[in-house]
Amino acid sequence: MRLVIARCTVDYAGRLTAHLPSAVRLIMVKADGCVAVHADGGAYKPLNWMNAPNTLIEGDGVWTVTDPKGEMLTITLHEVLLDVAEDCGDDPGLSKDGVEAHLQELLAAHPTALGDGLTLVRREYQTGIGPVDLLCRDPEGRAVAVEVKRRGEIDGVEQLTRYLDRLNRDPLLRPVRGLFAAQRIKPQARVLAEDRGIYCVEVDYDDLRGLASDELRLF
Amino acid sequence: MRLVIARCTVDYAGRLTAHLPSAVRLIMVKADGCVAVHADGGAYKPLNWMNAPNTLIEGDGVWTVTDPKGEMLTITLHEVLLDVAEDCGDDPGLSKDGVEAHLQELLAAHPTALGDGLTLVRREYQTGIGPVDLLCRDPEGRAVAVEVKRRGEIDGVEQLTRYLDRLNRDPLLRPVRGLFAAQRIKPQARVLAEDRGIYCVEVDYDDLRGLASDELRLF
DNA sequence: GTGTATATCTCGGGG
DNA sequence: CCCCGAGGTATACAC
Repeated sequence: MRLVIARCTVDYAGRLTAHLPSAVRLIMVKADGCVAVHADGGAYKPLNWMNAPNTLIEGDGVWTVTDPKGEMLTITLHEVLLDVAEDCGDDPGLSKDGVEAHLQELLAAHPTALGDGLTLVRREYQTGIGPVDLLCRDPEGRAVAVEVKRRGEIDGVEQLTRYLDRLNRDPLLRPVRGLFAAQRIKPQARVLAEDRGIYCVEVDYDDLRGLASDELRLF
Repeated sequence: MRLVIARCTVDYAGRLTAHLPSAVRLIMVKADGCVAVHADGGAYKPLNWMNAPNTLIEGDGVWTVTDPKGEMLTITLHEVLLDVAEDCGDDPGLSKDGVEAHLQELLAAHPTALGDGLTLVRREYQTGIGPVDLLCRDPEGRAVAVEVKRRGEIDGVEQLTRYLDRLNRDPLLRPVRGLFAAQRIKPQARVLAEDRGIYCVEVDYDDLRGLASDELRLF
């Protein structure tokens, strides 16, 4: 990784055009060649950047970064205050816990947390316009399509609605009911869902993990 | 801005939990206090971070960053390879051209680029569930709700559909037609839109700018 | 503050 | 390759 702090102006032309007037900023060049220009504040997002793969040409006070899509980043260096490089080696990568995939996994193992007598038919059931998170059956044998979210918002209701429209065209499956499950469901999402006959369930992630570990303890 | 390159392990506990095994990484601390941990590759997004405002406590080889929401980032430093700081001063900020707002502005000035005889009634017309980008009238005096996107995808069609549902409940306005305008419309978004009776138009940003500058030249 | 829409979204997975 | 969905999304803006 190479770190340059310099007074610079920056221009980007690609998906849009953008210009940065002269100021002191950090220019980060990573081992894979990606370049990011950071201000000293704001957020983790750089002001300008160019992802790998790209080509960096270091001219006389001007760096030109181009990529195969025809995008170009031009950095004009007026005064270099720091220029260091360190070899970091490979990164073993980030492990996460608590994301939607885990919630889905836990609910697949414990579908009754979503409703009495529900049984799992399939995870990631393909509809042709995207996968339904869980397809279940209720005690009467009717299909129930479940959309799982960490946070239940309008987008998720729209998504489930699209799937339901699609699934209800399948004579072998229909009628399919919808179930919207999330750790927290926003009031407006709930209103929209229930207006469309979609049932809403808030699930507790820690409770689910408790169920899972209780089960392990039995063995 | 302070830049530390160190062999470190990182743990985050907050909206989810995440763990980074020991490796050499960049730790960036900006003037506003925000902290970002970068691997030497991948992308501009850090592996872990903590936005401002937060509190950074530098202990003996362990940095603890906490924020008012109760999130915590713990960085354990095993070996420090670099530790430098530079004062960057304020950044004048980024100016952009070509984002959705600009496209909307150009189309508001030239509604006929969307369809013959269209006239603008209002930009950002409020519906109660969010603003329609443009509300126009066709030559027959009927209302046309326009959703403008740089890239036309399914989400945009859903958005416009919600607005149309809403607008068509207004007896003074209905019937309201829908028009989906974007620089490029993805095939599936087009299918969904036309299935719902929404007309699709691809617009050329450079052509629109040409129209705008032609107009200027007349004065 | 919540709610809604945008983003050079980024990033990863599946067909 | 595109399509689709998730994100500690972040960020701006209206109500």
